[in-house]
Amino acid sequence: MLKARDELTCQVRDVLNRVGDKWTLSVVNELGAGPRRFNEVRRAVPGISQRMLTRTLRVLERDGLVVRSIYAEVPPRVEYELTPLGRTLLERVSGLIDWAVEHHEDVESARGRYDARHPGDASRDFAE
Amino acid sequence: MLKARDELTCQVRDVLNRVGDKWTLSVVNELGAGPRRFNEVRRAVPGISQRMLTRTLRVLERDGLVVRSIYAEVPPRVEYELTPLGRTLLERVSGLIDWAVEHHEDVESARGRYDARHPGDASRDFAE
DNA sequence: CTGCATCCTATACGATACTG
DNA sequence: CAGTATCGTATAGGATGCAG
Repeated sequence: MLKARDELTCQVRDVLNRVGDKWTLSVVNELGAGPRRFNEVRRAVPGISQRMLTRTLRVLERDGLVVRSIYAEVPPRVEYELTPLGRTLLERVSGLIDWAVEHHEDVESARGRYDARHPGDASRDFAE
Repeated sequence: MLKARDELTCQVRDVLNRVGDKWTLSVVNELGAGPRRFNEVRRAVPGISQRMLTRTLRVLERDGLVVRSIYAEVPPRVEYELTPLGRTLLERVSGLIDWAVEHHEDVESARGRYDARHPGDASRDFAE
């Protein structure tokens, strides 16, 4: 029996939460271009802290989306790379990123129109 | 000149954050099946609080992804529906949802393997 | 039925300092 | 270079009560 496609199960939601956090999409997107060292990703994702990059990569590794290769050199070198599973996710993620690039101006103008139509709502959270 | 496709700008990140929050994907997915009243969506998205549904719908409306129609009846009726722009987002969102449905078991087994290989990390956050 | 306001908690995230 | 540990803050989100 197939799972209900129209219903987002806990487990599906769990996966989507992963993707929805602040940095996962950016990191996956960067690794999509090829294997990267820790600090290469760090530089390619402006604003990410060392802590969050470490955590994001650990979670991706744990979920089987990224492989971590340690090279016992001096200085130590660690490379991260998408797994085949990770690459299947990248395809879908790219779809979202493309949408955002194509339509974020539409979204912004819609916001402008909404805010003009609802001037009293400046106190509401999304306005700030 | 085209925007750098490999770089996630602030504005793109902004759009992705929207989609990445706890409920937006579920709500958009539900509205993808057709116009829905407030409490219809509420019932279709288990676990969502009234507050968060209201907020999620307001943000979607503000961003031009959803239209809100009020019918002056007794009792009052309000219907939400995806806009054409919202429907273009739905396509990409569906891609992600499909991925989650297809692969969440892969992810879970990968997690199990990781946790078995890293028994000492039970104290780390993702384990809980 | 639909929605706003208030209070409260959990947690995601950032800054900083320290280690093999 | 590639992390870990600790701390402080901001924010998302839940519970509850009231209103058109």
